[in-house]
Amino acid sequence: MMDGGQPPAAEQAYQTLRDRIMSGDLAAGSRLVERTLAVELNLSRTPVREAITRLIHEGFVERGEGYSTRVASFPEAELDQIFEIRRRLESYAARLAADFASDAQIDELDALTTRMEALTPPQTPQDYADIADINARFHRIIYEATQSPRLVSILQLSVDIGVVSRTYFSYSEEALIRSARHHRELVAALRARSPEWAENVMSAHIMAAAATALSSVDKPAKSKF
Amino acid sequence: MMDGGQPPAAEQAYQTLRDRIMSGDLAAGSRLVERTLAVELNLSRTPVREAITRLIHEGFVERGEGYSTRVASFPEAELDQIFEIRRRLESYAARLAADFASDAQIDELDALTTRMEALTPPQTPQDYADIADINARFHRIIYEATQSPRLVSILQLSVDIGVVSRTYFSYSEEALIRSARHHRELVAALRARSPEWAENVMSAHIMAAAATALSSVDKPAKSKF
DNA sequence: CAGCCCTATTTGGTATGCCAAACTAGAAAG
DNA sequence: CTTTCTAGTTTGGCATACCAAATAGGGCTG
Repeated sequence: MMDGGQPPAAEQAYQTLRDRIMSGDLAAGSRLVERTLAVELNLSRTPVREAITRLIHEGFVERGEGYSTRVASFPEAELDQIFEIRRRLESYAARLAADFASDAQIDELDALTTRMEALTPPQTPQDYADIADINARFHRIIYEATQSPRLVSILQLSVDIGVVSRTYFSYSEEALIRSARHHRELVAALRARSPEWAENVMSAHIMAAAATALSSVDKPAKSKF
Repeated sequence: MMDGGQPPAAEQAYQTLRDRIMSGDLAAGSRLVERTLAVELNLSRTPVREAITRLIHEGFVERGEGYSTRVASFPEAELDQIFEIRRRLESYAARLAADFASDAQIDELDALTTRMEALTPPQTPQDYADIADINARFHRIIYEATQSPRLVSILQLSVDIGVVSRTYFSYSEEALIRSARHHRELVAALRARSPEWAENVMSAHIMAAAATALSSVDKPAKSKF
């Protein structure tokens, strides 16, 4: 067929659907029809079905009573619970990283933080995108440093679910500066090999993010100070 | 065709495989072959494949480099990490339960605890089984009381993974008595609607369980039963 | 015109067949 | 005897076909 790529079809379907949900392209409550999506993605039903099943188990999609499959909704009430889960897990990840991170990994975190600081406060939309990318990579390195695939997979899930709800977030300059400082302090804590320090900084880091995200949900007005 | 049951085949396959893994029937490293399991379970490959995929995402099964699918191993090093994850999540569940549990749910927890106390210390193997059952139900009610399906699914996963490793556990009488007292105290904390209290009791409860499980791994004395 | 039943279609679940990748074993050459 | 190339078998990925449940819509009946 016209499938000229190496990436597995099922994985591709999963990523595509997940991205569409997280980007808001597929709004909460939208119906997912296997056959329709199959032709749309130029695949057969099998990989589409596999992707949908996975999304269901991950909580992104729900199967209703009868024959209905819809994008799950993420009530705001759940949102702070998601953040609390993330805080508890990610602070543990930071603790483990303090013990197990390699010097090379810490150096990389250091470099990423330096780049983030250079972009703060951001001047262009591209700066915002770059900061988001750096932030994601920063946290990913922490995950890897834990040496615990199990924790990583669980954590990844919580983080992604949290992202869905705050698609249209907007961090204030103050929040971004604080975020960068948290990253900087975290690097210091890891270098000092201090699990307690690292854990508490990360805990504060997530709490700050939660406060920002929740407030921007309450009042979607993007006026900053 | 010869499938005479209402339960979905895929779910049945999943439960069967999961039970076999958790019971040790399928030891870590065992190969899982779709076709073989299909005929063995009297199903087609499709539901078997769906079950295996799910187990992979849950971490019970791993796909190797080439064409190999094996039961995942659970290194002891990971075990205390699993317990720590569980502690952090389940203590949060207890906190939420203190806020959201209904009086009926608390009454049910109370009744279960009373029954557990009556069985402690256990006299027969059946007593051990009953205690395990009561314990599982107790924790499940806590989960439900959180009103957070998201937390429940994540938590359930962590708990189940932890169970795999210590199939042949053996709790000492002392540990069981302490466990029952934790449950009793937890009921009190919930009745008092004290999130902090509930959280800390649960945290201690899991830590105690971790200590017991880890020590029984170190020295696999199976003097029980 | 309103309500109910019946059918046509939608939709998810399952079975089966084909294909490509990769592991295995055996034969031939050194 | 060892090594290597190759043919055959195993295995997972994908596509397609069939089935049963359920829904929706239209026509019949009152």
